[in-house]
Amino acid sequence: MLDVRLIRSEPDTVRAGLARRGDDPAAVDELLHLDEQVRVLTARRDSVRAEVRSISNQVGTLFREQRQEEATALQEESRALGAEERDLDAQVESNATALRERLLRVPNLPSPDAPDGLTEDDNVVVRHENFDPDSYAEHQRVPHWEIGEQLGILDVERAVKLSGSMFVMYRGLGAALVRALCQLALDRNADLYEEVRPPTLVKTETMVSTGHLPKFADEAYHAERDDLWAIPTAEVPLTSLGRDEIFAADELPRRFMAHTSCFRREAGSAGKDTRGLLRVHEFDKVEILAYAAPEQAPDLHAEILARAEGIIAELGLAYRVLDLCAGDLGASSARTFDIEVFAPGVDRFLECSSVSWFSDYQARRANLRYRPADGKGTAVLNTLNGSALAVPRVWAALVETYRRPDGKVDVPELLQPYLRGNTVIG
RNA sequence: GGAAGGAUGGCAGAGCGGACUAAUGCGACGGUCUUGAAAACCGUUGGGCCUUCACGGGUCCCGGGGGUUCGAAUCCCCCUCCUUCCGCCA
Repeated sequence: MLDVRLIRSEPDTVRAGLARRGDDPAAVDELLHLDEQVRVLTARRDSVRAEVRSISNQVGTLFREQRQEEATALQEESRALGAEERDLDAQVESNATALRERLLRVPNLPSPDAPDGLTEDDNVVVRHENFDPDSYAEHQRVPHWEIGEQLGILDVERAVKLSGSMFVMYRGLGAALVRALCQLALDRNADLYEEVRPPTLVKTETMVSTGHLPKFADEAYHAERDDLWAIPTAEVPLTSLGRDEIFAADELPRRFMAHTSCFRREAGSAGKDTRGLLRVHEFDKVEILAYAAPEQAPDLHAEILARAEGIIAELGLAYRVLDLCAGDLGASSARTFDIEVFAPGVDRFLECSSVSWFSDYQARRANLRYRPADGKGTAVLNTLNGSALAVPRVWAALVETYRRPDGKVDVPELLQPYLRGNTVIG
């Protein structure tokens, strides 16, 4: 959520930011109008309220002094004011609600450092690592769903029987590989990040805090009977973990990580990129996330990116890093680097981590605050996060990259200890 | 799921219609005293919004929402959560 005070004081900055995203800058005028209403009405209500209060105190005094008639007269006067106060208060409420609802649907402003552009074609490739398109042999040019079936480690057919399309089931060492990858990601980040095992069903307000609601309700699974939402990422519970809390400056940054299942309806993407593990409704992911003072944010953004990248690199996979253009940023993000792992079997780069800096956008929604070391009062902090490891696409890239001429799959050394010492799958 | 009791400032805990601008204690912070520390004493001690260059001022917040009243922490209704007991159960 944007700061209304920013909209008020620098409306042109906000308009320009929205325009860079391809959003309608006219939202600003609507917000300014509502904000004006709220403030004017609040001031009037407060002064009427002060009047009522003062009269009521006098009434009390008069009654105590047995001056019944004067007291009764004052009561009459106050009664009319009370009605006015209720009326004004109702107007304040309805305008404030309208303002908030409108504000919740306005995306974050892109960082000035985010590249210009409106579509994914405008994203900037920052670097490629380990990537040589000519280095892959024929035996590596087999899509993971075929490898998975051949080796009995991925059972899409039966997963569909249980849950429908875009659900998958890992078996044998394929299932162990899922666990191994998550365990590896947790262990690599345990030096700084506190491990959290959060609930995966959350309340509406928890989804609102990260920006997943109200705008993107179609993307999430909703258990209507209990009004709970299945989390699309551990970012959701980890961001709300500190909701309504105030952190001391020396407690920051706070770093968290969580391994959870993630659930995504992927509405509107039926039939697109749906083979194998390219796009699934439920998957495992280890997310790393930080609460930071604004001045700490750039370093943390770099840190999270380095960690997300490092694990892909050390697994010996090829990847590239993209700097997302303003128009392709997620609604809550101010700046995002995507890591895309190369999967030779499907011959494509697959997004496997989105490392984002949300400035104070989510923190304001979640009411995450801190006490600045030198300042007075409180300030809204910043949040950042990224996937330390999202299983399906990495799993896919891994079995395709490490497929041998005999069809078996080598296990990278880094993973062997996590895979009961197995060096080969198949 | 059923029954009963509860929810007040960082913590403990009073208040149960009119000086609540929330007592008191503890804690924390600052000061006096002291070679230093402790003790003692004095003072300070939350958050939101609006307004102000600033000092300051106004208003709201006693779990959340509604109601009664001139006036609600206090009375009424609904909800949430906690505790204890019962039932069920990995």
